[in-house]
Amino acid sequence: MEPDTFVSTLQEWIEVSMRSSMRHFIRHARESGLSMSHLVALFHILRTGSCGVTDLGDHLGVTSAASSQMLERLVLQGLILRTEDPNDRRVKQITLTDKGCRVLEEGIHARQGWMDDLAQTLSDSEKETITMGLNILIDKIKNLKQPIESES
Amino acid sequence: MEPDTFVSTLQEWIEVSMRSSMRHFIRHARESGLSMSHLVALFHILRTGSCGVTDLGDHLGVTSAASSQMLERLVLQGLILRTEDPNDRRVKQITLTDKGCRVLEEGIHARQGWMDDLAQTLSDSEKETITMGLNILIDKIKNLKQPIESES
DNA sequence: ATAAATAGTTAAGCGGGCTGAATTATAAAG
DNA sequence: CTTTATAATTCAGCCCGCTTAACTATTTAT
Repeated sequence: MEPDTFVSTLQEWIEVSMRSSMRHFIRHARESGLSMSHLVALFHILRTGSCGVTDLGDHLGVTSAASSQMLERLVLQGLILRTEDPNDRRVKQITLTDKGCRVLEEGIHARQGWMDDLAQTLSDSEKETITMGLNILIDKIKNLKQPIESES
Repeated sequence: MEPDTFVSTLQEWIEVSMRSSMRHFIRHARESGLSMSHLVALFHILRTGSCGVTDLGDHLGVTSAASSQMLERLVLQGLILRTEDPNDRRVKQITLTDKGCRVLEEGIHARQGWMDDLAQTLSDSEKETITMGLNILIDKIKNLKQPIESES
């Protein structure tokens, strides 16, 4: 198979699917009164379960001062909890509140709507072909990401 | 096929691929001194070829004043051109300069790196399966998007 | 020809988000 | 015990992006 065909198809799909996802997601964010930075932060907290202030700042590419200030706003909005780490009382453990979880779930759901619509236009055999292909991709990308994550 | 399997697989793929794309893309944006809004705007101009100030604002979900101000900065940075529409002298035609095109291409290229890495871990038959599936998706999503675009 | 609608710009004001520097509290190293 | 390093916070100051409102220029409708 032509070396370019695969990558360019993948690229086109990413472009078009990201556009769909982002549009709905951004709209939901605006309605919730959250900025993109807030959402990226909340997702990072969701994924890690719990993280420190400086960790989060590093992940977002900002100073710990900026991270601290943003977290303060998120605490005021009742989206996260900031508790002391009993092992090292210098660090704060950042976790999502129930409200924070709910907001994120709504965001994910908003992003999912067009996928349901898309699913309805597909036959079972088409779905099977696509699912098979995507599972390969998901599997491979996870193996690909390990070395990258540890490097950063 | 289970109704949920397809959508949840699709959802997982979108989540993981968006994360990869966004990470590289955002890093490139910061290095170029462009904000997300700038990039979204530039991509919209690239896609439409040429658009008006208010159009762009509507697409971004902001007022025409905000759009105008942002475009002013992009003009100062030499990324776009703002010329008068000869058919209706009230409207301005916004187009990308060569520099603007170049910056976007670099952004796309930054986003594409991990796809090349991914491609190298796949056999030809896997690539074929995936390409087939993605092409179905791309085809269907394009048909799906027409009514949504016209509705907004 | 006049009135109304439309496209874009400008200015004032608000809040977000960032940085660097100073501060406090805790932990680790000498 | 003292020094040094680390985690988080606070503050001042800056720029960005947004809104509303006022304004100019052009087009369309009556």
